[in-house]
Amino acid sequence: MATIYEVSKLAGVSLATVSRVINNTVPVREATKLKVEAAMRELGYRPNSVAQSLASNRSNSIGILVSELGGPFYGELLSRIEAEFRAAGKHVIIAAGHSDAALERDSIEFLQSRSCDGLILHVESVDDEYLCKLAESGLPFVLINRMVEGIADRCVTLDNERGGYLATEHLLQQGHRDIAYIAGPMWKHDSQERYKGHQDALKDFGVAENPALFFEGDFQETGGVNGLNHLLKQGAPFSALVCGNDEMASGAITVAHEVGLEIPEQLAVIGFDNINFSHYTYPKLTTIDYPVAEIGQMAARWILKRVYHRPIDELKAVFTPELIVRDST
Amino acid sequence: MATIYEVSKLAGVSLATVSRVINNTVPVREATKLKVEAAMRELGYRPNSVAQSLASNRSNSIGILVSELGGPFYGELLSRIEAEFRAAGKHVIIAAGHSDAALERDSIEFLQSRSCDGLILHVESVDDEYLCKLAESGLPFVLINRMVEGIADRCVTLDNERGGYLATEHLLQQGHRDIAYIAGPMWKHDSQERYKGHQDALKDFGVAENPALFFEGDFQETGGVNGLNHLLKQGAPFSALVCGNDEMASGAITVAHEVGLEIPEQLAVIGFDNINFSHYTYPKLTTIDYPVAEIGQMAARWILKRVYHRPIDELKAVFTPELIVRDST
DNA sequence: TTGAAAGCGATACCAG
DNA sequence: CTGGTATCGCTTTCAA
Repeated sequence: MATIYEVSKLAGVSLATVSRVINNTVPVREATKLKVEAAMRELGYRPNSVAQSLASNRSNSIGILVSELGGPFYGELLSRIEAEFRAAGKHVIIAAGHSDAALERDSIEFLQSRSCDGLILHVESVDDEYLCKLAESGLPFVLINRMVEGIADRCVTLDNERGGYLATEHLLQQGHRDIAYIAGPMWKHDSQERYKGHQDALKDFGVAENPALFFEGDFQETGGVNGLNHLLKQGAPFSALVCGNDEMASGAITVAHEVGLEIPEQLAVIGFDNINFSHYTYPKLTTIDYPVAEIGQMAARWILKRVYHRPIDELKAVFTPELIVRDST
Repeated sequence: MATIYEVSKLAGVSLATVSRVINNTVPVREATKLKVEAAMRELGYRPNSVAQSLASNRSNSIGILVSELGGPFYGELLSRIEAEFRAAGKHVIIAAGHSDAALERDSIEFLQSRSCDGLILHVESVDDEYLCKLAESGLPFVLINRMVEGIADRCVTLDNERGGYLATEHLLQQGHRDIAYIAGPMWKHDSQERYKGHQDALKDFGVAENPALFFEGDFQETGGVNGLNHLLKQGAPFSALVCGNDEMASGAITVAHEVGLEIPEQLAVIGFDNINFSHYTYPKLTTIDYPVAEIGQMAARWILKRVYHRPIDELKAVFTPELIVRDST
């Protein structure tokens, strides 16, 4: 592969000048520019990005850490982030943290060792303190779906509490009073927040919470399966079910079919996230929309602005969820 | 950040020696090694991967090009590939080709410009010739889900034809004779192959194909929706439906519910791929398993072996699909 | 607007 | 086993 040196020789200019037209940073006389471009074309020259990185101390790569690469949620997130950076000539390095603190820390180090210019983090297990220290270390990063005090300006989140409220409010407005709840793992921030919203809604409607109608699941389909089975066994009657996310709602729906519960006539079910597949269920799932693509885009823009100083004005930090009514409620 | 130079000074050895203990390539006396390691620890030294890449002409990065980052299929693929490389200390750069020839070519160039050591490609639109030329250019890459003559040793594929056969055979064995087919876009290789398998199965059972029972969809849910609607309108009776993939099967099932067709009593439905969500449907979808994770792993190993000369023996090229019987047939 | 030259932080070959 | 040193390909002052 041709180097910048050969281009400069062929064009009869200095290395520096070639570099200038490549990066088109400092004005170069039109004639010179054309000569250089002709030389580049003739040699089929393509800049060596590694050398560029070494010299400029910029890798043009952004590390993305998510819990899982599979799953409907992260796919959409990555998709949007990649598109955004690709358009800006940057590239994306991915890693999975699997909701494990050690792995998450590991991945962050890994990404750093790859000299990423910035990081987009979706971490659930490392604690706030670690993240604050990381911020102090000077590493540029944005946090997705998590609000950490002290570094709030790096957080792009969804108002999960509001979402939880909306879900339960919807059921209450439909007249339901005995509402069961299958939560995600309660050590996860978003699980807690969503549940908090649920409780607030109950309170606002003057409905007392029944502990027998609560189950802590795992955000997976099995959580919904086990959850509904458990709740039914308790014997406490309920006409509606709120699930911490769509996967669990899907599991619950499966159980409902098995035990012959009509949805929504005998049991109304609502999910959370509005994943791509929430309309695969039968009946189609009513849920709370998580604008994951927009959040990904916003995170990407944060990096573009803060790290690469691109002129980007509005940087929205907190997104508001929306109720999507389908057939399951 | 400390450099190798500072480490060498502190340890009282040469640059070269430090490099040796980092890469632990050539034997170094134990005592020296300890000194160097102590120095590295004291300085909190971490090698600069960009400098390493420039000097060694190896970036330790692998480019992955898939059609979409979203969707259940690619998520699993990426997940396994990332895990495999991560364990080997390599990292993964991702790009999306969106089934568009220009974009696919673009992405490949982009990945090359990022000096990836190797590429894993899931491309649908660029032609065979382009890929053969690319292979000649010396770029190491593996092809996923596509068999190209001339570079067969770089292909990791599923026997789609066999899968198509299995699906239809299953229905035939259950006594169905009027079997409708909703295909993926017929310009895609896998669509053709799956359909070919379907035809072969019909032939083997002495069943004539009815053109009125064929519909070309788009591999999306809407393809299934439009497909079944179209087929029903044709008026030709059929008791079973083969779909080119699970997404379309899901769409078809939705329509079946809407028009009051009992599944599987009045209409048996079978999909293809066994995506994560194929059991979200009601009834749970019978389908053909696409071992996407294994295929991803195999592709990663191909790279590990061919590019990084890791000792890996078995390199399986063609995977065999399996029938997964659930409730929809 | 252009050129010269000093790095950037490693690797790897050649001696010793 | 260890050291010296050329190199990798480009960016970036500093001068002119």
